[in-house]
Amino acid sequence: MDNHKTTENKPSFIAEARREQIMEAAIQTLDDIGFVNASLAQIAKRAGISTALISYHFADKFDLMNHVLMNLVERSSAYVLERVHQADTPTDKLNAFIVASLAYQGTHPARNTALIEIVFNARTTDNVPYYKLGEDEEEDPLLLELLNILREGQEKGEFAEFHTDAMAALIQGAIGEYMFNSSLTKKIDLETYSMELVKTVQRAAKR
Amino acid sequence: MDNHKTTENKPSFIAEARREQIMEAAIQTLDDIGFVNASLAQIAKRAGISTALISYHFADKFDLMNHVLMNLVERSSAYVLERVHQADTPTDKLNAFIVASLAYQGTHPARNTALIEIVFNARTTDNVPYYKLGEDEEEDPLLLELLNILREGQEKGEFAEFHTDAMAALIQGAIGEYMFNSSLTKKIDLETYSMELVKTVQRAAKR
Amino acid sequence: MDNHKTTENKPSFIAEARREQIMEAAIQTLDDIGFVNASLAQIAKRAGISTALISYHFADKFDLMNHVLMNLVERSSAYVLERVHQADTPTDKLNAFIVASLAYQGTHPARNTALIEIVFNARTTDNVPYYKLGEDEEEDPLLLELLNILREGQEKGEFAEFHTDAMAALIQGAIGEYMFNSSLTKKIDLETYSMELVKTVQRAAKR
Amino acid sequence: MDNHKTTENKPSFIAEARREQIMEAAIQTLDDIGFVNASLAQIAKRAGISTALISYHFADKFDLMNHVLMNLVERSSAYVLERVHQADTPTDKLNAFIVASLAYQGTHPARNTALIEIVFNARTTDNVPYYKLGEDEEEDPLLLELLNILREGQEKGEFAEFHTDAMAALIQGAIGEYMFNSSLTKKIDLETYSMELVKTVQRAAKR
DNA sequence: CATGAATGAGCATTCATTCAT
DNA sequence: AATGAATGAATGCTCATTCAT
Repeated sequence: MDNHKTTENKPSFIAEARREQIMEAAIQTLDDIGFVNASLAQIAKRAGISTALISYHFADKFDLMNHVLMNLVERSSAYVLERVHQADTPTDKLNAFIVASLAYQGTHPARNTALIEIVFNARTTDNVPYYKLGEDEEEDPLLLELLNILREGQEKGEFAEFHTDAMAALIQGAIGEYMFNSSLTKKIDLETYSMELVKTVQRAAKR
Repeated sequence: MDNHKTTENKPSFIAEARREQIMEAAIQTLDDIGFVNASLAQIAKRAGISTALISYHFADKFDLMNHVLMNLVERSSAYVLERVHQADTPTDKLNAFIVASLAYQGTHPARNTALIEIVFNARTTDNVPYYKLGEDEEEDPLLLELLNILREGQEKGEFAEFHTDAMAALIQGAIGEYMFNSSLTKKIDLETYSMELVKTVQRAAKR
Repeated sequence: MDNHKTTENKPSFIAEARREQIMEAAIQTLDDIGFVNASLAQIAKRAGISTALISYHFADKFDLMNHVLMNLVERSSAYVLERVHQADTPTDKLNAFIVASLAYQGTHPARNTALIEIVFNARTTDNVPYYKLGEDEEEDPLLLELLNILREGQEKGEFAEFHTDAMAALIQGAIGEYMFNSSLTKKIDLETYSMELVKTVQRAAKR
Repeated sequence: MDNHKTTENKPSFIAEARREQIMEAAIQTLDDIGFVNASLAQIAKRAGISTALISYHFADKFDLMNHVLMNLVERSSAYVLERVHQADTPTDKLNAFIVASLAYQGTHPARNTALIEIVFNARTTDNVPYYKLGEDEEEDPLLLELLNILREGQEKGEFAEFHTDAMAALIQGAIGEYMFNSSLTKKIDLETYSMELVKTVQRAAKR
């Protein structure tokens, strides 16, 4: 009866709003002080509520962080996919993918940091770090989309033959680099990097 | 009386050995249970010593982690640079850089994990995460070398004109991706990825 | 506005039913997980209601436990006294007392456990444990009855002279032992122990 | 290396003294405020130390309470057995057993209360209450001794034939009754009860 | 050089209770 | 009459660090 925590029986509007608020506070906390220091007390402080209320709305810290992670992935995926779907050819889609991915980071740096903090700090109950968990294509819609773009480009003859998994990894790695490496941010602005990345990939991918 | 900690006045041989031992135990601990759980007690347990001894040899946990990080960066840099220096042309050097970087990860996975754990968890006293600290060229010998290779290649006409900072970031990102993303490890073996990356970069960089 | 709690002004039928339901859930909870773990949340879960409703019907946890205790004592007393009153002579009454007391435990083990849990865990606001509270004859109808049986037996010459308080304590202690000591339950079945106890007491009490 | 907790590798003298001190504080706390309220903080307060020090010397609260229980059982057993062993005949031994058991309670009421509090409140990790755990003869030296006395008395013809397990339970129950029931303490002094119990048992047991 | 002993601060979590609805 | 939402206080426990030995 009390368990809107895991079973989530009809989360009332006000409860759902609280959950959103808590998750937003968690994101802000992760951005501010990092996963290691992101105690429930710190999150509660930023949300202006008691720590007990967090425990009331989420089964435990693990549960909270998982929900935050899902929330972050969903929102960034939606942003990127929406822009990708507006393009028609594989070439345009690939460009849109890169530009949108980098743009989202520029628009929502806090969310980005929060995502990194969770992925590189959270661990399963078996102590396996999330970043070693290996998101399959099925789990990561962005990776799935990227692979589809590359395969479609090859089928349509727009792209040369290359190892699609490797190329996808290269692209994701290059995008991520701008995310992590903030000296990069100082040296190259987002648009330039975005353009350079698109150009390079096209050069490498083009038949 | 505290001066052997940070200032390192004449580190006696035995003291230096202890420090090495503690750092090695720290690396193992980071690999085993991650930064979040890597308490001094856990590190001490793996080193077979008391936690107090760690506090004796390092100013604090922050100091310890910084030394471990420097140690890890130094060793991986040395490995890569040694192999790069055996090549003559920019093209060969670039290949050597990529292959060696990936090879080091395959040979020393624990060190690799430890490095990731520190970089993505440790924070300065100002709460700036290490991964946002932005290793400048001066601080990161690998980045410096990579940029030199790229510039030299362009000067000698082996490489086309491109934004060297962006290309360097792309390469480092693609290398790092294999490090983080373990689903990649399952899909592509290190040699294949290494070859694909070299091929792609050459395609993109070649005039 | 609080007056239905302790003073019990006109307990409406539905309110009284709820109170019974809560008390029954409390008994079940005490039997399941013990006094220490018997939080209002656990009791509410078993009753299928909210914890707030318990607080609404009982002044506080202390009040609830007191009512449960009274309920348990009443029911077990009624059971035993009913059977004692069907006997005529002091000897028969004493036998009936022992047999019924032990029989009740066998018939209602959950109630028995709940009673033990309360008596040995609950404390007055002055921190006096219930088991030290010393049920006077006036308060404990069973002790009163037992003493009456013994005195009547002595008056009628059926029993020898002995210290009635001591003998009553001995009998109650022996009965209680079967209640607490579950290794006893494994070694001797209830009927045998019951018979042995009757026999021994008769031997000791008989003129 | 830090684990003098469970493995108890050569507990240093000072560590052992601390452990004793903590256990004594625990006994006092249990007597004062009962098991339910006996938090580590309360125990630490009475010991004049920090709660962390308790955690340092005992694995957890469960471990502490188990050690306290063992300590209490050992001391009371030693007291009683010492006095029993000074008697020669089964009859004398039985008397000594009863008298010593009751005397110990009179001399060490706090220890007695602490023992009750633990036995009736502590639970195994499987949530089985200690009082339902069923101390076997092998585990409870007092029960073993009592049974030996009864059997020896029957073999030597001093005692009549009766169910020794039942008689032992009766005796232990009667002794325990004085422990729990403090109204008894007010009505009958220890010596009188002791004498009455001996007399009654002898009457019942004597051939 | 090394340790066991000790602590204060912080952790996630549970609790009985209150209150607006 | 009943509940979901909310909290302050308390819980057992771990942590990095200090210090006498």
